[in-house]
Amino acid sequence: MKSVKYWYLRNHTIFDALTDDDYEQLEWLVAFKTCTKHEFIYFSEDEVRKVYFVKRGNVKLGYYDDDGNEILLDVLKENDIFGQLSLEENNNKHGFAMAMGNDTVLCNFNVSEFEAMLKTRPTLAVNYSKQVGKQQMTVSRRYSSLLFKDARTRLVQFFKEWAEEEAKGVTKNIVLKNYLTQQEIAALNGLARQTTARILGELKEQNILDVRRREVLIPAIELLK
Amino acid sequence: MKSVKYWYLRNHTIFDALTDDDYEQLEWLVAFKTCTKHEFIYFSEDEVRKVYFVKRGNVKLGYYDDDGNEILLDVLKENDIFGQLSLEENNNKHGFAMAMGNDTVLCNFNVSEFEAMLKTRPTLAVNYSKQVGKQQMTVSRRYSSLLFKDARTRLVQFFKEWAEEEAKGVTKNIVLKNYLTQQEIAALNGLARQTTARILGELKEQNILDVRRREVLIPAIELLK
DNA sequence: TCTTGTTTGTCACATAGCTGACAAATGACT
DNA sequence: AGTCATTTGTCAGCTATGTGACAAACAAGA
Repeated sequence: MKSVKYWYLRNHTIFDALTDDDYEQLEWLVAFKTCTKHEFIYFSEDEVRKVYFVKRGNVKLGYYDDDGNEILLDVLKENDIFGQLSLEENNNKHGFAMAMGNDTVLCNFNVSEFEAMLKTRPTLAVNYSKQVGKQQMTVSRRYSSLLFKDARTRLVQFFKEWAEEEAKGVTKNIVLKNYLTQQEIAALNGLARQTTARILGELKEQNILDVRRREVLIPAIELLK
Repeated sequence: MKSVKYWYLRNHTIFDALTDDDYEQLEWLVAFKTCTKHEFIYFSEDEVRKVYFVKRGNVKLGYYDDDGNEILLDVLKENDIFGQLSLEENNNKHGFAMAMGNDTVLCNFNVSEFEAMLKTRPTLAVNYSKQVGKQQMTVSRRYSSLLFKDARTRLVQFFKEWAEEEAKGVTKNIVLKNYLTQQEIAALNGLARQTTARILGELKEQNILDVRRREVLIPAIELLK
């Protein structure tokens, strides 16, 4: 009878190709946590000395600027990694990570222990860098599109990528579960809330995209471009 | 008598802690290249199946948008890594990497060989993920500041970070070697060229920052904030 | 059902930064 | 020195987006 931990770990692509022995080792190092809605996973000056895996739910990363506004950097989903990814000092001064729903489950490792583990499991180390590299691509592509596109394009792109991830393969009548407020959508795309509202209204008029409180309806994905 | 390759590799933090035997192995896999100014290292649909290290000079990464504008994503310097960092398929469709000066020296590995190598050298794998993680931090911090700050702040920040990197420790009368045109500075900061010119003019008026063609003068770094 | 807080929709207004256009300054080549 | 291409400086609109303000719609709890 395998433990719950076992299955949580086993599910992550990073931990593919480990032997059962490896897993037993892993279980000694890993800590699990179920977070409540809006719970801070880390905050501000807390030094982040851990690597976190999102097992279930969503986590938002961001920071507070000098005027106290919440700036959202990213919303993570199942299997994403965050924390001290470089495994070294990082000066993420005013950053925070926050669980978005009640169902959020994380697991985490101490950086030093995680690093030690990687050093004895080359495949694991390679998988880890693959994952980090992949997330980097996503982030940098997302940001660059933000900088150079107008508001409408950004939003359309945003929902298109979301749809492509959540509803792989489906192209008609897509329904996404929505866990973001307009405020959050706006922040993620570097827009004012009001602008977002206006444009989402227009997109709804045009039957391209209907963003509701708890779901997002997309009649046909090819209209998003 | 060690080869040139040996020294180039040895210098990179990633290759710390390798034995001389390891180095001999490495040398079989690595390829070096000296690029001429404006030479494309890869371009567009070319599939990037390599991991590159910048050994000397600068490399710019970017892509061409639908209107044919050159969008700059990043300017890399010595010791930075680029290419297929995730070691897996990446759909960097219209992206390019270009050498900026004549002195640009790169080394590169085939992704598959590099991965195989990592799998037998755990420390190397860990160092590699550290480097990738570190670059990710830099990129995402840079972008996030772009999105939420005004033009002046972005530019000041840009030169401040540059100064802190090139002229570590120095705080007065800093002189940076400038290899960027206004056009490139603008693109890197998500601005129009004209806006950049206007603001750089103002900053010069105010004796805060003097950006010339081949050098950047900074009277006092604490003025940049 | 009523109450309260949060989220959304929609104004009117201000403005930072983009565009296009051109001339001046610089650098590279002959 | 003279020519040409590239880079920089500067102008006069224009427009997309941000701001502030408020009411309407919704959600959650008592």
